[in-house]
Amino acid sequence: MDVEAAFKLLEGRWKLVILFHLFGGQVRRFSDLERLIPGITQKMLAQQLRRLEEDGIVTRTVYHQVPPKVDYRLTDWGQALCPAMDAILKCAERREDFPSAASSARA
Amino acid sequence: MDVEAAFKLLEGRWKLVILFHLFGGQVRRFSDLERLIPGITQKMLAQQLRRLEEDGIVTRTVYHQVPPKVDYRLTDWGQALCPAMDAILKCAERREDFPSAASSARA
DNA sequence: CAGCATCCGAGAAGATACTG
DNA sequence: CAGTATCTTCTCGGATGCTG
Repeated sequence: MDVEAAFKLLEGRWKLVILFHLFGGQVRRFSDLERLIPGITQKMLAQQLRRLEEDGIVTRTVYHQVPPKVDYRLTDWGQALCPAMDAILKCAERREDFPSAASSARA
Repeated sequence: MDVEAAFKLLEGRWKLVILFHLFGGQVRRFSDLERLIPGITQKMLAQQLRRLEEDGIVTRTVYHQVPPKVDYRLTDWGQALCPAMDAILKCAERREDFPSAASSARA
């Protein structure tokens, strides 16, 4: 897998945020994620989850009940992304250590 | 800085790829990057570089010469992103360790 | 509850041509 | 060399309504 392909997996406005809420083996229902990610629409949530599923990053489990229940969790491969996410978050926190950078936020 | 804001800095098709070619203190000219990133247009390269500059991630240095020369390098804050990038690449390489994932690549 | 279908607008990205 | 300008195309994301 080349650099571009790797980055492509994480592209889009919501993917990383969704993954963030699935880390550490957390299992989330559709409605959980909807609540945890303010501003996301059902459409985008469903769409991105499908894409993550196709990319082998999350597992989708359907329980045939009434009312329906579906939950999502990371695959083993998805879990492997954790260190990467951690690193991104860590260095985001450190931004304040660089005054020149902190002052130049875009609108 | 919250999670979303952090991820927003890395959004877009080209940003991560550009950063990738500036890691380890590498200094690149516009034409270098153009060559290193097949498929990118001058427009997108210039646009993304400007954005990275505004976000305080890269530094743009103009040499008033003929022919003109401009080079780009990471700021201190930009360097701080390295571990995150590394982690992403590392775990991309490890994808083959997870057969179920490797078999489900999207078109 | 967990979605899919449809329509819409905005912004991203691409092609091409031109300039200091 | 290192861009800008313009135009077109495409994809993303949002709004709304419907279904098993």
